[in-house]
Amino acid sequence: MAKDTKTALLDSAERAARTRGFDGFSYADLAQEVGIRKASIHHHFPTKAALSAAIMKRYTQAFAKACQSIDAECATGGARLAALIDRYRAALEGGQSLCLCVSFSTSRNSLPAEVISEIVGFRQMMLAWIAATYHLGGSDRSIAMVHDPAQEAAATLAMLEGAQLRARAEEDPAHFDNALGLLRSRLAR
Amino acid sequence: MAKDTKTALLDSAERAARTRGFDGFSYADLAQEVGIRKASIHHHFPTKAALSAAIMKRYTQAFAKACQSIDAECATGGARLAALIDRYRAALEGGQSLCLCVSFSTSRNSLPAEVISEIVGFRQMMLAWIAATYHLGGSDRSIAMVHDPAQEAAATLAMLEGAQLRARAEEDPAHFDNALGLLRSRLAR
DNA sequence: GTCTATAAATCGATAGAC
DNA sequence: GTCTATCGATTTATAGAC
Repeated sequence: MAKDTKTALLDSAERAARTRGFDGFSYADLAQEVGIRKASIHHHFPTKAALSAAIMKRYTQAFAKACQSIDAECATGGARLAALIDRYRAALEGGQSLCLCVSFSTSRNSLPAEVISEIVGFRQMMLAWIAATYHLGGSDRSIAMVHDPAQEAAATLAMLEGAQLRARAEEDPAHFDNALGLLRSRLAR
Repeated sequence: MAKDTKTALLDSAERAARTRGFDGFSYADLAQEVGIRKASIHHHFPTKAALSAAIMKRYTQAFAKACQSIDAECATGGARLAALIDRYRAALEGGQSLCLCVSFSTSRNSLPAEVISEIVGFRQMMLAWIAATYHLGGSDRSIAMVHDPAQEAAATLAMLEGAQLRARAEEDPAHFDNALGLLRSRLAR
């Protein structure tokens, strides 16, 4: 079945935002990719603010679901954290893309308030999940040297996001692996 | 003595780029802040590409100098790394600003080639300095548990840059301190 | 070195026909 | 739901007077 226009617009907008940033994509870009006129986009999303809020909201939900899938498929904390790292690496799309939350964070002044609170919520969700994963990994001994799960979570999320920045800037995911090597070596397999 | 116009433009452009991103500032913004007409900016910097390359080049030189100052003032690896962390925190300007390298990295497709290679050079310089600092800190026992300085450097730079992202997005430097807490606790004082 | 004036393109958004 | 047509603002950049 063919994608409906609204979903096609969300997909195109997410890809554009993650590749070029909030101030780097326009309705004209989406119109060309989806194959409709740019005026028609306003029927589905009245403003760019509304569209941006919609893709950030959808992105958070998809990521929460992905974390649930990891929990279902991986038993140990170490395996779960390794799976999360892999997902952040996959989000790079070969060095052409970023996590939407990372991409939006450098454009704070351009963002509507809705998007900012979505970004805050996204990170809160991620930090809670990572902290729980460290707690498990400390208990089941699948992550080495866990002292404070909350502190580890804050450090890990920063590292994941920061590692994406260099990999994106140099269009080379190897830089992501480079930054995450030390953490990965703490995980049992 | 009053700042010359060219320097005033560089200062204004750097501040704008670090606050709003490459695609988020315009010649009109700089003109208003510096107090000249926007056409006059082209006399000093013919294109936005040239202006951006100039601020990135100056930023790299200033940061290299700052690292030299740290080396001169701090004897141990731990003290040097702590000073670098403090500098990344100060660059936040209370949550209103980012490292220029961080800000530019999400706008790769809009950047002229000159700026991209400057960004690559900036990170290479930082990684070399951080790795050397870890090496020293391992030797003088002022940084705990140092195994591979190069890997530590890659992880640390990612963490510094990533920690800025959240602090900027939420306009609160406390989030930066949160992410860096674990690393800071490894440093002797 | 700074100005006025202007160009050509693009931005997000709206009105109204179909 | 998509279209054509258009609006007003803004973008980077240039020409030429002073």
